[in-house]
Amino acid sequence: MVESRVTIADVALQAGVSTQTVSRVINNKAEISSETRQRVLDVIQRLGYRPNRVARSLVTQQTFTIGLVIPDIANPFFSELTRGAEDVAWENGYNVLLCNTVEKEEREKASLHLLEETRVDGVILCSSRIDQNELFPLLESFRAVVMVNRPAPARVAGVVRIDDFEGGFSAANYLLRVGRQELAFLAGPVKSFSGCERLRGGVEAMKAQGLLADPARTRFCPPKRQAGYDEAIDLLKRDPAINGLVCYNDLVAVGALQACTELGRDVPGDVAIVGFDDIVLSRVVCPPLSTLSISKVQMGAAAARMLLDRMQGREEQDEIVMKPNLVLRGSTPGL
Amino acid sequence: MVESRVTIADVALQAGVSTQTVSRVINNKAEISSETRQRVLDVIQRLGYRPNRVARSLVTQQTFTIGLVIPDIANPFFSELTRGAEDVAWENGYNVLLCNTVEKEEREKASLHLLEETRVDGVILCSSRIDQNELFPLLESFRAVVMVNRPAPARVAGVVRIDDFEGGFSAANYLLRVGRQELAFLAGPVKSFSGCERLRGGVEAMKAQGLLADPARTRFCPPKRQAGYDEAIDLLKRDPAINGLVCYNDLVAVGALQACTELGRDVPGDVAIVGFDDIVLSRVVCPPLSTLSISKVQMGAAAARMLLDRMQGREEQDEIVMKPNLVLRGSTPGL
DNA sequence: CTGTTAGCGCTTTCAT
DNA sequence: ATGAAAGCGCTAACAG
Repeated sequence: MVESRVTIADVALQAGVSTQTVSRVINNKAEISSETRQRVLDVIQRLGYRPNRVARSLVTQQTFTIGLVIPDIANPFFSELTRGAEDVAWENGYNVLLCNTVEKEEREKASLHLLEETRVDGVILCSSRIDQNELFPLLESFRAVVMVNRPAPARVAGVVRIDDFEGGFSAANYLLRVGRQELAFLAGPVKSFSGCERLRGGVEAMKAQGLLADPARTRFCPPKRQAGYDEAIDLLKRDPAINGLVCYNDLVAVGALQACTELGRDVPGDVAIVGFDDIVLSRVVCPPLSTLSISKVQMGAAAARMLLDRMQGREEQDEIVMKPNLVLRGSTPGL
Repeated sequence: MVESRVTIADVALQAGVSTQTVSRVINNKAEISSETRQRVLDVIQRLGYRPNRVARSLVTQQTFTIGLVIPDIANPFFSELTRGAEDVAWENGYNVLLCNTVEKEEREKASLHLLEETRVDGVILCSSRIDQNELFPLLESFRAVVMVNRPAPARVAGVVRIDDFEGGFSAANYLLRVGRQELAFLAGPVKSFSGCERLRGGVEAMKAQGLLADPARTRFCPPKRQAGYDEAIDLLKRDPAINGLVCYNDLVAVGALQACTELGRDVPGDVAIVGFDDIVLSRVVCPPLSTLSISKVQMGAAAARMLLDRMQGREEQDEIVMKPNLVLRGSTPGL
């Protein structure tokens, strides 16, 4: 059914030249007489020839493909980041092989192995959950790696990250400044670097006011709306004194918001809520969510650019830290 | 820096067997003595050998990669669909090469050409904007194609689509039944098949009530929140009699919602709004959006499964039509 | 059960 | 400016 494809040899034969000459034409090498080039181009056109990148990759040892490993493409944070990365890759002639790990460590490892077998030219790894003693050796086999939201030594990978600590700090600090002392933390996954940093920032903000974070008011949870909802319900029922909620991300915060509504707690009157990420959602919930904003698209683009640099041996920068920006909306009281 | 990778020949040498034997081991062929297999496995382990899929693909003519062409990965509709497709692909040993067309026809064509050169085993093409006289020939070069939300003859591609006509019909019909006769349409991109179908359904619902759709109350627009906002502002200012808005999708509807709020028009009191897609957003805006719901993840999964079937020459089904489900929430009055 | 010989479609030398 | 020969790393086909 699929008649075998036209190859460079077919083109060469029809054009009465060697395959080498055809190769030179499709690669825009200079040393070709313009008549020969035209003749070859005509045949290519007529035959509908498309060079086989698989064959080309085998000899050049370049696939012009980068691997993008993310926990969940359905999460707006990562889909926007993907948008930025794909855009930059495309502009530079690279493709993106998507690996969605579904937040599973095993699948993350399997993805990395698979990308190695695919001989991608580089990898962008987002929010990895693998322990670094296992992770770093896995990364050695790639020509270049950039990690998003997780630290790494420059030899192992470039890093693009949010200043999570500062984000967590300013979230908690703001709530404290508007008089909310009974803070609780919906802190995201325990294994998440950014989760721990945000929490640490929050705890530090309390310490700065002479307050101690209560472990019973710290809940780790999956970075999802449902989880935020569940934890918030439980937390607020057990401990009605809580009047401020610092959430790992907007998804969790939106869940918490729904929990408050359901429990009849006014937001921000009874409970103030701060999210993280500034996804589209947070602008349109009721009340709109105060949150720490960063441009996901820009982050993805920055990661891709850094990766391209590293792939070419240029290491302009080993780390890019993006400062989150506290956006005040309806879920927190004004100053 | 990158010491050249270990190849099948290295393994063969170290294990004292032929490359063929190694090949048999890594491909789990039966005819191997278990001691030889173990010896080879040990060497593979020790050397950290990973088979080169590029080389393998060149000979087997299979890349175990499928191309996914979508207008915008940052759009939750497509990112959820991608999630479903990637999941099914992964389960079956396939990878997804992502091509984000940024809603540009030129980039869509370029993506298709690129996927052809990459020799992907199949392509899922979503919401293509290319004219079919141009598109269908482009698709011929693929072993298998599935189109999402756009019709195609079974020879050219399998189809997974929403019943857009019915969706548009029931949206308009519901509004008419609750007494909203002054309907306007924010109809999405002119070139979008689904946009036209939804509009056609809406117009038909009016016709069924003896009403005629007013062209001045039909606006085509990009499928984005901002566009919905802009068009709704303009539309409602010019024509304050409008009391029902049938929107191409939820993004547009959310924009329209914001426009109403800004113009001081009560939703659903003055203007009722229906969206399409049931993205997460629609559940959390104020008031929550009535919309036509379909499972995007399931759609993606269905598309991937259909593609795998077609790649293997099985054509169980040429078309899957998913019925949208009208979900009534706060943006429309009750019956 | 295992090895040998070709060859996938292209680019990289090295000639001419 | 063009061609011939070799080889990228693997598997298919056939021997043995």
